[in-house]
Amino acid sequence: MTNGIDERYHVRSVSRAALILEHLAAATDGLTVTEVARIAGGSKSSTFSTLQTLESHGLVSSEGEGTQRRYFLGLTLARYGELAVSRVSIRDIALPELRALTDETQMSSRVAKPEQGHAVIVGRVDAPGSVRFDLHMGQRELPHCSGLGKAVTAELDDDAVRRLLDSVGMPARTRKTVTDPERLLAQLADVRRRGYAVDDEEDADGVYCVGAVARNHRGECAGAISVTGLKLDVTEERIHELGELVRECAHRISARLGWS
Amino acid sequence: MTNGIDERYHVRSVSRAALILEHLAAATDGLTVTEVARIAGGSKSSTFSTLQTLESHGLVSSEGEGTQRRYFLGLTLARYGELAVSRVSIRDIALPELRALTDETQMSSRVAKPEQGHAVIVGRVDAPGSVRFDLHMGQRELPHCSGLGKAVTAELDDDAVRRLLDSVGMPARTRKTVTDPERLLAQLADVRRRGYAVDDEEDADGVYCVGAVARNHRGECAGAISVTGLKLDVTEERIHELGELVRECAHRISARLGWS
DNA sequence: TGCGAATGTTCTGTAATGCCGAACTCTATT
DNA sequence: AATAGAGTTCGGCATTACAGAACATTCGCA
Repeated sequence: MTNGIDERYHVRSVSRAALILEHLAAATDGLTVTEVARIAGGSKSSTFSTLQTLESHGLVSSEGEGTQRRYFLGLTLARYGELAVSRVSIRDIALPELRALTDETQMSSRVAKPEQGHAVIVGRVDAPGSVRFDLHMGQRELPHCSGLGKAVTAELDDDAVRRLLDSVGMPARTRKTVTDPERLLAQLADVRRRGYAVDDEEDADGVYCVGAVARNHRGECAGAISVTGLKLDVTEERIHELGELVRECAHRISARLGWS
Repeated sequence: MTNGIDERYHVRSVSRAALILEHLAAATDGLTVTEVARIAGGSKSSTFSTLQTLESHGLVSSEGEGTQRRYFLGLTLARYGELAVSRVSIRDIALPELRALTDETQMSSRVAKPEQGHAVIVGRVDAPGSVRFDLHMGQRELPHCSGLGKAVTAELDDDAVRRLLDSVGMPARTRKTVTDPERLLAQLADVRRRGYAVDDEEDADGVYCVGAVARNHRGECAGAISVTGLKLDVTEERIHELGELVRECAHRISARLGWS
């Protein structure tokens, strides 16, 4: 979990608590105190104290008394999550446009907001009857192998991209994932020229994705949108067509955000 | 924020971090470091460290560099919130039933889960065109003045109710709010007999609400549902009718949860 | 029914660290 | 240009979060 934030001014207990939340998020069936202590590191007793503290604030909840008590993410997080998402203005503006885009393309669409270099999903429209791609609210898209990620990353200059890739790495998600920084930089130059980014089975096998950025009144990147579908459904000539559709949709969103 | 959790095993830094999140949730337009320090208590420097830590985990986000930098709830909370809500099984079972209930009554309906004595909202169906009541996901309903809260509280025995009221208080939200513990206990006895709870403008002026609990396969309270509408729309004879509707709907949900 | 293993909970000393206050840098405004 | 106020950095001391062990409970198995 290394990102651009200075390590000097971290408060350890809080960082540990955040890690515990992250592990609880990964565990669908909850965790016991001992499991949390083992997975997140730290002693049983301090883990216990941290969990108690988090629970008293509703950030975690527990079920079962006595032995075998299991901890889960608490429902206060639902409230915070709603508030966090509702604050993102691009979401409300993008969703109607995305519904139209999904109607036209029959592909699932997403809107993301840049946060610390990553694209974080803040809204989605699923194509009816389509395969469910596991793209969830709040999910962080990788900068080097997703339509949303590439679109956002293309906003940075080459040096900033190199630094970003350095800190987050370029894990190979499929055989087609670009793992060479220089080759990705060349792709990003294309993205800037064309106005849209392509993920051709680079994040998941058989999945195709096109993304483009939307801009606010100051011309800054306010977020990105994308459509995702099966590679099977995307013919050769459809690729360019899709790119144009997504770019134009992003343009409409930009216009509504005050960009000319 | 005093609840049943032992104060001895709290880790202070984590508690402070949780408080900061709570204050950020209350501030719609974000807060600066100095504002957070002032409101949440503590020095500027330690508040700064805590915010940095939370930001590095995506639990808060900040906008604006240099002076006047503002902090908000981070989007990681959106992901956690979705996960926390999706784990609540009563939600998925209740939502279809609530849609039917809202269709029939033309009132907004809610489903909540009990957590530490409070009813926490985990799902909602808004009546089309109705006034928007500010009942949000993750919101904690008060035990003494809301349909959901009363329904859940009626599950406890009188002593437990007294202890709960003692720790959370009975704030008067309207002129009709019940602030006398003994009178509330009498009401709760009615709730147990009738099978539904009524909030007659006790939480907000002009707002009427009826709630009932649903039970799991062991007969325990798995959650509660409610319908909410304007007092104006609820005629005298409709009251009993509504109660029956809500109770029957809760029964259907209980049946689907394995209760006989 | 009773034993044992594993779990959650409590306790205590100590090393670490989180907290404060003060100094510093930077920006915006007068 | 000066000042006021913001965010950021630094150093030292008191606090406290941590680990480990002891205790209390529960559950499974014979």
